[in-house]
Amino acid sequence: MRELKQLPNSLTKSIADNQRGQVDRDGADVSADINRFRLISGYRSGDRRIEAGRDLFSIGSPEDAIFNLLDGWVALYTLLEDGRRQIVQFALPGAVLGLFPTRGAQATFGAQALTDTVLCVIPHSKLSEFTRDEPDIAMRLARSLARDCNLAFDHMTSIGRRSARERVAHLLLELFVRYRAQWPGHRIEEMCLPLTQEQIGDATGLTFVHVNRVLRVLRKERIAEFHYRRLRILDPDKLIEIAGIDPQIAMAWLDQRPGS
Amino acid sequence: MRELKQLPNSLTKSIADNQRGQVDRDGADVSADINRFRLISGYRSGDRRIEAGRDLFSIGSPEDAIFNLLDGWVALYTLLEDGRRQIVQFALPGAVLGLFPTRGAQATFGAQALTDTVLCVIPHSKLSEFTRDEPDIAMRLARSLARDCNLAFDHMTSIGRRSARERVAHLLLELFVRYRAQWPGHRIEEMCLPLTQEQIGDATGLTFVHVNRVLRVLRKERIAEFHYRRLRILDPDKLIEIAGIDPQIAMAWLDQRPGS
DNA sequence: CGCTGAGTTGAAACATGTCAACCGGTGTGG
DNA sequence: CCACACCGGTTGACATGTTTCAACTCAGCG
Repeated sequence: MRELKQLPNSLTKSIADNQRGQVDRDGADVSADINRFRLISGYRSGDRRIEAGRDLFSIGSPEDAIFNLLDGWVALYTLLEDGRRQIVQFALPGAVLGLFPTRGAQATFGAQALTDTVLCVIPHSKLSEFTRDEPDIAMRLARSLARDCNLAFDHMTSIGRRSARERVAHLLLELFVRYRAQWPGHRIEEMCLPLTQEQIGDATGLTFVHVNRVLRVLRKERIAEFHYRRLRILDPDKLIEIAGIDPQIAMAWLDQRPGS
Repeated sequence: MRELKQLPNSLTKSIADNQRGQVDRDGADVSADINRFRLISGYRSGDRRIEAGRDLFSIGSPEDAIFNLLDGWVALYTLLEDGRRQIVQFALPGAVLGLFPTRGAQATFGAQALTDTVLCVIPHSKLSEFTRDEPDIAMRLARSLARDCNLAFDHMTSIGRRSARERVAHLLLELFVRYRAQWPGHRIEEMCLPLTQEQIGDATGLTFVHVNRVLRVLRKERIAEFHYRRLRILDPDKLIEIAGIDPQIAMAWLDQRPGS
């Protein structure tokens, strides 16, 4: 299993630019208002930046704060003793991370920044205070967790019951739809997907060798291209068909922000 | 794919008896105080009973109430168009079901009673009222969802990265530990596990034929026996080793009740 | 007494993993 | 400035775990 290292600087920089939408290929200005992903607007102890490749928290870290992801991509992952790795979820801006089942428990999964990221940090000591003042917040938290759960269930179904080809198509489509939902009204069929083939493998339960083969076929069939962190959907209908997506479920992905 | 039908009456009855702990093989009286699994004690619109094999809610049902499972086993499952099925979670007493990512959304997964069950039903119309009166409840809800998420991540890791043998061992151990945690101080290595081999397959992402082979080997190796809904752990250490469980994670299973 | 659901078993097919080699780009150190 | 190491990707040959298909048992039930 290859080690996970940092991306070359030039790449992460261009990813971050693309991520923030400052420049895009059709020239439209889609600058992000970062605050639209902020769950708790008033209360915060300050934003934190994490550079690509670092962990927001690792397996075994104590629960000390919850994070509201404002910008960037994050992968949640688990590890087995012998190094096998499973990416269990991709978090996009708006996500809430770091709430565990019991107060002060240790994390059973890690969270790694795939790009440079910006977080809003809410220390645990303040959380109960907020929820008391504004009871709505805890409910939004719960809804956010429910969304994560739904995504996880969907993912699990993919890994457990779909073929390699279906899994890869499903993941590409999921990430494409979720990403595009962040830029409403902005219709592009191309995006920056800050993943390696190995990470796609870790998310789909496949080896990177096999992911490569599947991607090659999809490319040859002119359905989708993924190359060096750029994803281009050539035939959306075909991809949806392969992924076996119920439009119902696709709709659930569209609403990334909790509480709405 | 075989259809899922009801269990024979005699079996479900004995399961329910065992579940309620009215009689156990060592003669100890372990009658359940059903109320210890009640999340919201005061407010309720009444308990509901669901018989084994029926759905608490199905895929596509609207969110109208949340359920607090008080007694019995429930399987959460998803379906693909062609009938492939994935069990994404097993819910035990104390679980909270039916909160979806957006108000009034439709369920993307179903919930099927594996035994006769008892639920406390809290209609959605009352939920906001409760959380306003007692802000703590929403937070306990969130913690409960966080636990479900953790379980789902763990499950996903199993399906994505473990071999068939490891997956089956892991599932048996998970259910054993979670079940036993409900009867503190009660040390038995035998339990009623109200599943068919096909359901184990649906939970682990395997075919029931292969599950059968794996179980047969585990039986021959005198590690664990599963036969007609009785599970007996013969060599716990060996099973833990095969399952590749981090004791850390096992501890997280132990606390089934939210908010503690 | 036949039917049905669950479990069991074997043989063959096939999807995916493993191992190994090689390519091109990027950063790095001499 | 070049040589080198390293990472991510690509490809082929082969190994193997799991599925598929099919037949058969057993128990409970009408």
